[in-house]
Amino acid sequence: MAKTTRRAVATPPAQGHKRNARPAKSPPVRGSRTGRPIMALLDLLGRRWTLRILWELRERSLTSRALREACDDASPTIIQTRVAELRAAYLLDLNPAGGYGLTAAGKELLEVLLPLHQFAERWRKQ
Amino acid sequence: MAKTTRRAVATPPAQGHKRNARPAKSPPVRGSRTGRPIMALLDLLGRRWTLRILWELRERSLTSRALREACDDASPTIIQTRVAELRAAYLLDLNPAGGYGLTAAGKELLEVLLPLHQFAERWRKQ
DNA sequence: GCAGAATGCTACGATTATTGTAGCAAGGGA
DNA sequence: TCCCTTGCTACAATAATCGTAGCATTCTGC
Repeated sequence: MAKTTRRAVATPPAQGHKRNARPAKSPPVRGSRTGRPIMALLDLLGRRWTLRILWELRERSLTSRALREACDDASPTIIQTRVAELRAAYLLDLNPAGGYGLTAAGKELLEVLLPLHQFAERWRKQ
Repeated sequence: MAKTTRRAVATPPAQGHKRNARPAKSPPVRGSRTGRPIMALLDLLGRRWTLRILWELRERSLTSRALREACDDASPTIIQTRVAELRAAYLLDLNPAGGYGLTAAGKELLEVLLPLHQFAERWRKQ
């Protein structure tokens, strides 16, 4: 891919710990050269753990550590990276009470993704 | 991830070129430790270009090269890898006339994914 | 037949992304 | 204050992905 310059998720300036600091800026999403939102979305969702993260938050908020464990103990590095991207995309956010949860948009997206579950069950039988 | 051993898509023994040779074996999909199909599916779809490939084939078959171009000229290596995985998952196949197309299951999956398009349009407006 | 183009697919070195382990600083409770 | 949790980061190691080039086979037109 010489396509779009890759990753850089702009780990915010390491400003210690302060809840709801700011959504962490991030690049305009790969694969969005055409400007077609669907491509940007497919690219965003096509990054490792992204779909899984959304899925795990489908019916509850989770702290960063709980989220990590829910995702088969994925590396905190990548979970944080993905979370930053998803926050930048306004699909997920750190809620005031603590823990990550889906935003309204995130819930909308999940609504679309939910049928995947049934499909997966059918699909299992080859 | 010490999770599941990763990739190995078993580039078949380089048996020259013979159409519809065999679906190319592939590992049981990462993230499937729990055996829950949804996890396997999310993992499969969460690999780079997978969603895009399915999307590009949504309404037409494409030759390997055309598919590659449709995917922002992604590397043939990765396209072939993804195609092999998707064939192993019976979501896509090389049709006798040449070119790749979705299988029945693949079309079912796409049916589920189509609403993503509308969501993406709404989502664009932050 | 046979050159030429197209197809599915691979090799391989170079880059990036992802992993795993460890740990920091700030906030909360007792 | 001590302790525990939270969000988040550093960093070296490993694995995935990229880009370029090219092979063998099939198809086409001649």
